[in-house]
Amino acid sequence: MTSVPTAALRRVLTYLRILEDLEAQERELGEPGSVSSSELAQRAGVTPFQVRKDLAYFGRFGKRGMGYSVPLLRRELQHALGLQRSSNVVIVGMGRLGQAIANYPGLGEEPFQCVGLFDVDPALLGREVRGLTIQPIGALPEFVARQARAASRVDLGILTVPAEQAQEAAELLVRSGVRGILNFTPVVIQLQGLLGDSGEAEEGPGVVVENVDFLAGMKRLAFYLLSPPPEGADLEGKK
Amino acid sequence: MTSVPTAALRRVLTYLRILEDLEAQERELGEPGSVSSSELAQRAGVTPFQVRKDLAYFGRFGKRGMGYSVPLLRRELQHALGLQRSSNVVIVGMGRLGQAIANYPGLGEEPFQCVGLFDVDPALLGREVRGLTIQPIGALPEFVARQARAASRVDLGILTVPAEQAQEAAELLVRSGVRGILNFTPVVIQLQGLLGDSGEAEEGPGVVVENVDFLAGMKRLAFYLLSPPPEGADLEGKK
DNA sequence: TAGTGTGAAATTTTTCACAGCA
DNA sequence: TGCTGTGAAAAATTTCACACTA
Repeated sequence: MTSVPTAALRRVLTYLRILEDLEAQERELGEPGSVSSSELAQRAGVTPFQVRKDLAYFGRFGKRGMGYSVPLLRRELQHALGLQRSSNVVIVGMGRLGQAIANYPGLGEEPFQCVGLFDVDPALLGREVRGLTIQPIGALPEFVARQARAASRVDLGILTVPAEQAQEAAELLVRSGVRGILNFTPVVIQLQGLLGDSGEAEEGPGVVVENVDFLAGMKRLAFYLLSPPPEGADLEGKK
Repeated sequence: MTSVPTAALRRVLTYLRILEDLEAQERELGEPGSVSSSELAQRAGVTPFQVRKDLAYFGRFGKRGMGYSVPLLRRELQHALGLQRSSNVVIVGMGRLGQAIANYPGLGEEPFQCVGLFDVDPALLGREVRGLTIQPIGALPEFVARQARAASRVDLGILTVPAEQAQEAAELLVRSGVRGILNFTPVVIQLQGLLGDSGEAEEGPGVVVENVDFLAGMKRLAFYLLSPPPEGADLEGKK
């Protein structure tokens, strides 16, 4: 076991999502509440083997012959994934996409807390979105430092600036002390120079970048229209 | 060679994006214009081996000793990926996210053309976004049929409805004749029952689903904060 | 007895070395 | 001489069979 494969992590997040649904349903019906790997697999669109193997990366949760207790597995996975406590998030780039994300239900909820909004555009500064005032991007380092002193570390940054500003804004996030970046731009963020590291996933001083490129998703669809996919790939999504 | 690995496809889209940048730069400077696999690799954050192997899935584009001609490789890749002609797209779900996407530059541009907007919310119907009127979701099948008669097939659907409506809306898209769905909801779309198929990537009658779940991306980041990633994974991003 | 946990096989993907062409 | 294209080795991931236990 090297470490958790990326694809496995993706799938486990899907299982978690399904478990949350299941738990909500059960709560309404007051049922016992357990799932088998087969049921999870069916709902997630993968094989039962895969479900069991994926879960095994994180621990041993089932009762042989019985399946998994829904609330227990949900809680255990949440914990194993570091989602039991909320991460603080800032958004850099408050154009239409940034605003849509700031308003997304789920960025106010459980595992994430949006604490700051930033942009360069003077027209946007001072505007309020979801109770937060958009600040000039130059104020980011100090903002993060201040949060840290208040024992409320800014963990993650969402990058929704135009492509031309992506690299610079990402560097600012990293220099400010943010540890993970959700990159909505199609730009490959180069951080290895910043404090010595390499690869794409981890860069800078342990800074991680995840890319969310919806146009790329569209292009993959266009390609699959031409030549159908390998079947059952966890495209993402998945991948 | 089975078929193009999902991960390779993702990376090639990155190369394509880099080539477009390079070409734009060259056009300004009037330079010759060629790249080596090493330069592409450096910019994409992968190894030169990987670049060459990935490109080999799609053809043979380089000149030994010289590297790749930027405009040629760009054009060839575009063609190989089915991006030389535009795909027609509809958006189902015109809340904040749907609106942000409808307005995204790049959905009006080159390889995609947004042709229809749909929602259930009466408050949104009739509203204009980017020159298109939001229509009731019930009008979708007829709309797609009409487009087909006008030799302007609707190829792709973007799903930006609330989670509870995702499955139903996806089925409507498929029944209407759309061949690919970009699913922004965290729901696993189940289409194998619809016309007989299985797996997650391809479902229904050759219908492909790509998931874009940004909250899942955030959760992966949260996990990587706990335990650093396998190094150099093409998170997205990748699969 | 039903269904998990897991070692081992099969498969896929990545890495690499190097032959071969401009 | 420099850099591509690719077969073969290495690594990673998925599939599977089955021992085991609630």
